[in-house]
Amino acid sequence: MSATIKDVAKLAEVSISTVSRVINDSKPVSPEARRRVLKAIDDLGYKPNEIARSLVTKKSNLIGIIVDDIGNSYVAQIVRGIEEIGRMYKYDIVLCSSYGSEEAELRFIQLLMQKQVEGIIIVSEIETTKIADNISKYKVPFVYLNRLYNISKTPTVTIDNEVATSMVVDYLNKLGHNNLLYVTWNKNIDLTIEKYKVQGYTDAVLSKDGFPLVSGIDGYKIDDGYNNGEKILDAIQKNNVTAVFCCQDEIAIGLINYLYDNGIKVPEDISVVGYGDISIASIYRPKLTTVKEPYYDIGAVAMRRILKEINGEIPDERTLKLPVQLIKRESVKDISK
Amino acid sequence: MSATIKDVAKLAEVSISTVSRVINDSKPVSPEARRRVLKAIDDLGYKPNEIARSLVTKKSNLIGIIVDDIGNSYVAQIVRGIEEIGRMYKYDIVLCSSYGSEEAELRFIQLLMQKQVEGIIIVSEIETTKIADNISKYKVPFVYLNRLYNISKTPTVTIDNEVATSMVVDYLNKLGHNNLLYVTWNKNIDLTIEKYKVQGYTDAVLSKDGFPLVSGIDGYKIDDGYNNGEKILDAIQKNNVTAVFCCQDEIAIGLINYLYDNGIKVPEDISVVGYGDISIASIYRPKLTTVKEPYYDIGAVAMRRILKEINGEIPDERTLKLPVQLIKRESVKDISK
DNA sequence: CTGAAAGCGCTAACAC
DNA sequence: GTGTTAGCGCTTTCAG
Repeated sequence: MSATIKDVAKLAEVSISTVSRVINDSKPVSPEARRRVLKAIDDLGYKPNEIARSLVTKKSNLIGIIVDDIGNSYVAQIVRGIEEIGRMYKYDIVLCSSYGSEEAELRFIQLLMQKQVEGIIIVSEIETTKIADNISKYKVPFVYLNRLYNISKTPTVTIDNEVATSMVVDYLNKLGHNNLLYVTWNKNIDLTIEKYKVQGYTDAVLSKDGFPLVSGIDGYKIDDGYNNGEKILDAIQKNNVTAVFCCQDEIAIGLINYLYDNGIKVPEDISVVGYGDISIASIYRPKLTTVKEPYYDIGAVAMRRILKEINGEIPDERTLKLPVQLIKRESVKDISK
Repeated sequence: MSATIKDVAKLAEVSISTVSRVINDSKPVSPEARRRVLKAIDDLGYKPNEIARSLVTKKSNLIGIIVDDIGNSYVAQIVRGIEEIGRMYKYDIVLCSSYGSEEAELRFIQLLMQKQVEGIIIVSEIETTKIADNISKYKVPFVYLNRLYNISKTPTVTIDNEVATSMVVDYLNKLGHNNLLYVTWNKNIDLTIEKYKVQGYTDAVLSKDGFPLVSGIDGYKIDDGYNNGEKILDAIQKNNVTAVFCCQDEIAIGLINYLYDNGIKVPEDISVVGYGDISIASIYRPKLTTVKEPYYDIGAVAMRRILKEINGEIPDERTLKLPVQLIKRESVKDISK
């Protein structure tokens, strides 16, 4: 196999301790000895075995990350943030995809623990408290990211969803849209983040003496937006809605596709706003006006929190809130004049 | 810390070897001893330390994967394929993103070797032979995936690009398109896969007594397609082109965006075909007609090859070719009548 | 400054 | 069947 510390020691005619010392800069070594060791390392192309090192130091320099599906662009962005920050501190990432299976998530937690990861970040889309309970008992630093559900008492990083939705309402009002429709996702609303979003939306509409109209559909994917197009269109027509605000970019895009396929133009005939700012939002035509959830930053901040905890600092807040941003693009028409 | 094999042995009143035997099913153990060990494991919540295990068995059960950017949807699909197959054989993935830096790729190879990964898969978009040379010297199983460049003598998995482009020409001809424009990427063509694609395109057009028109642009991203829109449009008009075939979906989408922004409709005014079938291709409107590069399968097959090699089998072929498929959607108009 | 030695948690001969 | 023991490659006391 490849050279070990012993080989280096022998070649350099020093003890393995000395070799270890020069590798780690852990203790003073005479210039002469260091020179010989360095030369031996170079000659042998020696690279320390991280596995052996981990065994003794108990530091794997590995962070486990369990994602729902890396194929989701927002998930990929989060992972980028995690990795980039991890990289700065010499942490590597081991990636597991659960595809929405709670059982898989549970299994991966265990598997990652066996691999001695020093922290775990979960990017999930399911509703469960089991995961949080389960991982807590291993007392490893972890952060739980879920763009849909609101799992209480779990360290997480998010945005202020209530502020975000009210911001959109204000913007829409300013452009002359007073008959709005909010398309939410028909789940037990107390468990999902929709709770805050609907709240923010409702309050904002009410504060302008408006009439908050909400429509619930059965899902949050592109297909769901498309398949519920008829239902949504119906609500639009019955209520003279001029702008529809979708709780996810995916729904917005599915809806626009439906409208497009049915000869209705966005934003000419109807304005549409999304939520998330997934990567397709800016590529799609019309470019989608939406609320930016800063996925990369969410990942980066999550990783920073893990790192802090690894270093023994107890992070103060359980949930970190990042600033929200409204991205104004092309899917909303100004009808104020 | 958490329980070790010693703790289990003590609690079960057997030796650590016996515990090891029941964990690994490596040798017969009396029912009674097994029962006690199992109980002790359960009581202690014992989970073997994979790091320690790896050190002695020399099996990390880790596959390193270096990607250009996981944010690219096709890359994510490849990774999905890799992970899914790996999972079947208890292999985990450690992910590194190079963002197009050769230096980073080189550094990651070394880093992964130190982590004792049993194989490496690289999903790159740069042109280099250094990587291949470098990794070869570690003699670890590896596969090199590059959708742009044609790195000779490196194990890889791809599709038959020449067949693919000629297939598109045939299809276009059948729908009445005889004045085609192929948009390629303006790089030293001998190094890129465009070599095969242009060849397939040219041969097919020539065989139908056509006049192969090719336009080279400076890049292969969405922006490049957009920014070269004017140039491409110019070529279209000068040559009465009815269908343009882009060497990447990204270019096709950028181009369609440009045309859309300039009031030209696809496919009504001009037909467009892409290459790749990235995930946005089917979401975008009009849905993009394109050549499917089976990314998931490419990842899966790459992983299978690695696994084979780990098991001592010497895979026969250096480059595996997967079947190509033409995905007929909406961006091409039938003008044959 | 340097080497000898213990030991991280586990597997795999090797005896019994 | 089962226990003892020798490492895997490395870090880290502890003497000197």
